[in-house]
Amino acid sequence: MQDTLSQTFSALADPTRRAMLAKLSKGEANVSDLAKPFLKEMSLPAITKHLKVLEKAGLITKTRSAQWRPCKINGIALKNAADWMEQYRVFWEESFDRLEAYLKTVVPRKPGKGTKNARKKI
Amino acid sequence: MQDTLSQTFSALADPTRRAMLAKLSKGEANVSDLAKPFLKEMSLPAITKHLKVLEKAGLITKTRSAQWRPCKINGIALKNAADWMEQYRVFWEESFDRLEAYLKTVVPRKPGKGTKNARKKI
DNA sequence: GCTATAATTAACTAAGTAGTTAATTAACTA
DNA sequence: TAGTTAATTAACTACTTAGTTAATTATAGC
Repeated sequence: MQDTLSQTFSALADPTRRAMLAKLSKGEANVSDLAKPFLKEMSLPAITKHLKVLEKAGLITKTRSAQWRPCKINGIALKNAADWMEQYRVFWEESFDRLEAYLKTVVPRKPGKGTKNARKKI
Repeated sequence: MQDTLSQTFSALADPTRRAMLAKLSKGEANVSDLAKPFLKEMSLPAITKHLKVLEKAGLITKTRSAQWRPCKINGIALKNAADWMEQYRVFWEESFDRLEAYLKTVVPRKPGKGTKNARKKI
């Protein structure tokens, strides 16, 4: 049994599942709606399994309505993952700052129109 | 070959690797520094493999200094994952709002000191 | 050159994951 | 009740992952 965060991240570590979440972010959808874009590449049971992974990770909720299974996205699990990432924000902002600082040494700010011959001004 | 985002998320889907990132968020560390908390549970080659996963995902950078391999955290890959998550923020904020709204129906706002007997005021 | 330390590589195993096809369940519809 | 649609379950295969132990590489220091 995996911890919750590992389960969330490993559910997100698949492009098919992320595409399903993207579709669900536009509104509820049945299994067959979600399956449609992938049926050339994989079978319906494969889709069922992907949805089960998302459901176990708490990323979606599946309900029943006659023979359909409307699914909807569930924000909480995503929030937990996002909160975990948040503690590292300083690292990507700092590396952005370094990139920005570097770019300033290569191309001076406000070099007039365009950047052609900009270095001449240094 | 996996896409970049899948590689990032699957690297994050392991508590040992997340703990290593947590350690690296306090500053650079060698392989053996990173290994120390885990050597009761797993061998050094297992650690090497975890670090390789993090490195391939671009989450850390490993350099060389004599026989040591100082590692440092690399913000960019984390930023890409965080940027992906950002598009779903509305879903977790909305579910937080629903929770908040619900709580207001159960416990009224400003119920005086403490919440004991608060419902009497409804 | 010998020895200790740091880390990796090789070869292997056990368990988990992603997919398949065939069969089954469940609900609606004529 | 027979047929159709929606989805799942079962049983299986191929591949990947996470770990192991034993051997190896590379550097430092005496």
